[in-house]
Order: sequence, then structure tokens, then C-alpha cells
Amino acid sequence: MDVSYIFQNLNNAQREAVSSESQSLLVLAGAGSGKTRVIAHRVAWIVKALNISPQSLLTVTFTNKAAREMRGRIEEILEDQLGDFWCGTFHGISHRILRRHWEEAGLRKEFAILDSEDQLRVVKRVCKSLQIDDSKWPAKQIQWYINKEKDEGRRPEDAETGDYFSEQMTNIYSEYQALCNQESLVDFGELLLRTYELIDGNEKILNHYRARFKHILVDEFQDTNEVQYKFLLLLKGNENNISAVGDDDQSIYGWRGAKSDNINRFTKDLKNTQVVRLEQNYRSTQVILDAANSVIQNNSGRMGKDLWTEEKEGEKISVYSAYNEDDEARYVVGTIQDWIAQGNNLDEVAILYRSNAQSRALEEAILRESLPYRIYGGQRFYERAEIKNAMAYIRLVFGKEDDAAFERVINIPPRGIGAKTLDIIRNKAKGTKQSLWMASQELIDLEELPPRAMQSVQGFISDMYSLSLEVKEMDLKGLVDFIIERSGLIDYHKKEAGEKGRTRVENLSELVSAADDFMVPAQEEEISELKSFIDHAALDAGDAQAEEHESAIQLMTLHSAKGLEFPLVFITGFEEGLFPHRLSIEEPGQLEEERRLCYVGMTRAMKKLHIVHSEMRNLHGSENFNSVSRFLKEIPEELSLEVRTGGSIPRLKQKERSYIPGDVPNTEFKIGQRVFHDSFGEGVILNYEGQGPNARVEVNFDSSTTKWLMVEYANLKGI
DNA sequence: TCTATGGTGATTTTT
DNA sequence: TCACCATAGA
Repeated sequence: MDVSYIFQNLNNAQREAVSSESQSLLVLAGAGSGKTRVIAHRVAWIVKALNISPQSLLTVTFTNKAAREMRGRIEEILEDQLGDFWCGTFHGISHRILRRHWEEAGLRKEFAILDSEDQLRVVKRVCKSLQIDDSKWPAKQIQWYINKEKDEGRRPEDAETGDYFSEQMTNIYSEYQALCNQESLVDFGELLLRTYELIDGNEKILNHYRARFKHILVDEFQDTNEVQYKFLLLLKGNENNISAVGDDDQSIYGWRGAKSDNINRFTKDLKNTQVVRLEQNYRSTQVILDAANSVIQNNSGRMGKDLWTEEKEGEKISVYSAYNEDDEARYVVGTIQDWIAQGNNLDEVAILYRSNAQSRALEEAILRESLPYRIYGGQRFYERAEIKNAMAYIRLVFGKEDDAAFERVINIPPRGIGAKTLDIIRNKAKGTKQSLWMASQELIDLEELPPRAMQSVQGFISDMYSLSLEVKEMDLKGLVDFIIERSGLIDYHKKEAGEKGRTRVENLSELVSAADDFMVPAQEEEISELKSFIDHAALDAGDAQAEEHESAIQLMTLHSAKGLEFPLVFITGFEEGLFPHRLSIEEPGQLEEERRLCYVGMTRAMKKLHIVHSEMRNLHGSENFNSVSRFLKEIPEELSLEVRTGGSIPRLKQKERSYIPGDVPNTEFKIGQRVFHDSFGEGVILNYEGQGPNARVEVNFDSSTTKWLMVEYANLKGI
């Protein structure tokens, strides 16, 4: 069969990777080197050239979105539907396996998935029952600890103990797990760990999947954690094939348990691994690549890669030193306006920042100019409170034993069932080892509640009961529609004041459309449509924002920019303490991760990159004077231009700067004058640019720091 | 049980 | 600064 069309438009390295017959393949794919393309084409090649059914392939991606896109791309190449082809996240795949083998995995058939908010609630519940002081032991921290242990593959009995802290943490972890087991609740980490333990401890199941998945392909391999790595190698065994694609330089999720060292480990564990490097970049100009390369070179222990391009040099990187965050935002917006004036589009522009708090000043400046924009991040669809409430009602209809759902909605909308009553129900449930639902019924039957609570709980129980009956014959859409109405959620939010209530009602009706559009994945026929929908909501929280059709500027954190590309990119807040973040400066490992984040950010830019930092920044209400980020010093000076309000000049080393004495036009200052600044103290004006209120002066303070300050803001006093 | 007020503390995010 | 939580009064 002629498979040459699969190789069309691939370069040599890509071709080598796509058609490798090595049992283990490692593709080190630099930013913009066509990584996803290689995986998609490799799947096509395996199917067509090796004549292997898509059924025998397992493709793992990092996000659900990536999985959907991957599937689409492969189908495009093959010009055919893939049918029974497993392509998903580690969590999605683990979930599918657990649903099939729930019994062997020690779960109930209807086990529920906890998302992180649900998990936090369970942790809080456990802490309460253990009477743990939550000011000393914050639930968030405990949750973080538990997840970290699970990511590492450790059960409570494997956890390190010795000091009081880990002793206590392990104790809570152990209680938490007992509760989850009892109620058959599975958190995200548990999905992975339990699946690994399942195939590790059950030869029959392991052999089944080994026999099925002849080829395993993994994207974003640098983001795998311990359990995921062990899962992959176990599933591969000695016979099967594995292709891992990743970039150690783009590992930015170490803080979440990802081990980029898995890349190194892979070549050691699988001795005959073929390594292919993709270094030709199809995205950025040479200037941008050179700058990014020279920044990342400061990291140690890299696998080593140098990006290059056939594209032209390109424009130099612009560096702007703003006076404060408003000036920073103004520069960004002004530059964007110039950009569109030249006939470019707004959706070609991304503004990146290290932390979400920085988006505000930028947002305000954009709003002032009434430009359309979109902020990535924030709450996603299935994470919104009203949606989670509706889902909890739906879960209760599916199974009355779902305590998490029960607790969530028993008093939403308010039914007069507060903490006291709930405590009674909880104690009853604990004492008799049954669900909150059963316990409530028993309390009513035995009349063990105060009269008023009695009535409220009875009302809730019978409402839910009749709701379940009425809904029996309905399809998914009808059911969701009926439940959001009958639960009282719609009325409850309608009564809420202002915009807030209205969007909540809108979101609820959006949920009805989501249910209408929902299609049960082909491989999950054995599960009911309703259960499948519930799981989908937990495993894929949906997009952060509804798709906007208007062309808009994109604002996002450096983390969420990974995998994307834009002709014009701004990296803002390029300051010590912010980027690298102050909490990451001390530890070398963390600092290197910040540097990789910088590398990721820079390599998003296709044509033009602007780096912006600010002399002064309002953070948490107080003024901060940050020096410029160390990463800027790692960019060769000849690759960048220092932008001033009047134009651009080459970035100069401090000592090369000179000044000509004279007045700063239309201000009270002149060069050489001594001035006083509230924060920096006394200094001498060395240089200026612009005039009048927009003038900026360079002041050499006696503390030996030199700053560019805007006359309008700096409140300098002549002395 | 519901609502107002004050203390606290504050990266990055997907599943 | 601001958002979130916990606790105190209505």
C-alpha cells in the first residue's frame, strides 16, 4: 500500500520519528517543531503502513481538548473515522478501565468521581470528624498532601513518617481514604493509582490490555508523574511498542507532581530507545529563537536541544521599562493599536503574565480603549457553583447513596436545614454505617429530629423521591430541564439580585443544551447515558469561557499559553519577585522551572515579542519596587531594543550611557539636578526622554540604584 | 438559620 | 487591594 501521502510535508527528523520501527521511541520535540503533527502522522503510519487496527493503539494526551483535537487530526489524515480508538487523558483512560473492572478494583459499580472541590469537601468532613484544628491544618494543604502522595503512588501505609507533621498528615490521609473506600468515591489521583494497582496486581486484566494495546503513544511526556510513568511501562511490558513525545525544556508542572526526569529515566529503563530530536521550528523568527535558546541554556541537566528556523531574522525583541503597571498597560495597548492600524488582527495578539492578579490593570487599559478581549482561566463551566448544584441534584436522582451530592444540595435553595440538622444526620449515618439519604429516612421514621427540622428534611426527601419517579421515562435533556426547574434552583437564582442571578439562570439553561448535545462515547455503552453525563462533567470541566466569535486580544497566564502561538506576544511583569516568582527564587529547581516558563512564553511569539517590566507595582495594596527580571539579562543585548516613548534605541550597558546636560522640556527639572523621591531617597537626574507630564527621567540614587521614573507619577522634589 | 462584618493571606492548573 | 472564610448577632 502506498503510504507516501503520510510523509508529505514532513521534514527528515519528523519522518524518522513518524516511521520509526523501534520498540521504544523518544521524540524530543522543541517548541513549535510540529510535535502534535508527528504523533498524528505516526498513528496514521502505524495504521496504514504496519496495517494495525486503531483498536490496538492507545494514545494519551494531557488535556481532553488535546485528545479531541488529536482524534480529529488523525481522522483528517486518514480521511476516515477512527471508531474504537482509545485516545484520551490518563484520567479518562483510567476511568474507562475502572468502569469495566470495578469489581476487581474493589469499587461499587456506580462509584462516583470527586473533582477537586468535592475532594476538598470530603477532606473538611474528615478533619471535622477527627476534630482537627483547621487553623493549624488547613484543608487545602491536606488535600495537596494527599494528592502528592497519590501522584507518587504512595498509600497511607507507604507514606513517610517520623515527624509530627507527616504523622498527622498520614493519619488524615488514612481516614480520608477509608471514607472514600466506604462510599466508593474516587478522586483524580485515585483514578490513576487504583488503575495502576489493578493492572499491577491482576495478571488476567494486565494481559488483556497488553494483548490489546500494541502501540502506546504519549504526548507531553515531560508532564507525566510517577504513577503515570509506571502505568505506561507496565502496560508496555516486553512485547509492546511505546512512543513518548515531549520537551524537557517545557516542563512547567513540576509543582503538580510532574517529573520531567521521566524523560531521562525512559532512556535508561528502555535501553534500546531510539531518540529523535525535532529542532527545526516552524513558528518563530530566528531572533526570538536565539533569545529563548540563550535563556534556557542557563538551566542544568537539559537533554539539550537548539531550535533553528529557515525563517528570516525578524524584528528585535522590544523591551519597555514602565513606571508602574498603568504605564505598562498603556504601552501594551498603545502597541496593539499600532499593530491593528497596520492592518493586523486583534486575535493575533496575546498578553502573557505570571499570575492572574496582573490581568486587572491590563484589562482596565484595554477597556478604556474599548478593544475586545478575552481572558483565559478563571472558572470553567462545570465548576460553576450553580452547575455543580444542578449536577448534584442529577447525581442524587441517579443514586441516593451519593453523600457528597446530598450534602451539597440539601439546603440549596434554603430549606431550613442547617448545620445542626445536618450534624444529626451525619452522626446517624456514621453510627449505622449507611448513607446520609438512608439515615435521613430513618430519622424521620423514628421521629428523632426536632419538629421543624423534621418537616424540612421530610419535605426534601419526598421531593427528591417523587422527582426521581417523574423523571424515569425522560431522556437526558428532558431530565436536566425538569430537575433544574423542580429542584427550585431556577427560582432561587431568579430571585438573586442583579447580573449575577441572571447569568446563573443562563448557565443552567446552558446545561440543558449541554445535555442535549451530549453523546455517550462509543466505548461506554455498558454505562447509562445519565451516568456517562455525570462522569463527563467531573472529568472534563469544559471551557473557561464560551467561544467568542469576535476577534479579540487574548490575555492569559504563561502556564495556560503552553501549546499556543501568536504573531504578537507581550510578556508583562518581567520583574524579580514576580517572574521569577518570589516563592520560587530560593530553590534552584524551582528557579529553573520559572526559567522554562520564560522559555515557553518567549517561544509563543511568531513575529514579534515585547517584554515589559515596571519600576513600581501595586501588589496587594502596597507599593513594590522590583528590579528587572534576571531572565532579561540572559537575553543577548543585540537581540533586543529598549523602547522609549519617543522610539527605540539599542539596549545599552550601564557604563555606555552618557548624558548631555540640559533642561527636561516643560518640567521643573534639569539633567544633573539633585532630587528627592519618597521611596528611593536622594539622587541625581542623569537622562530624560519625552517632555511635560509624559517625560521620564533616569535618576541615579545615592543607594546606587538607577531608575527610570515618570515625572507625572514619581513626585520628585528638587533640592 | 440567615446575613453582616472583620481578620487573613495572597503562584502557576488539569484531571 | 480584594476576596475568601469564620464567627457573631438578627
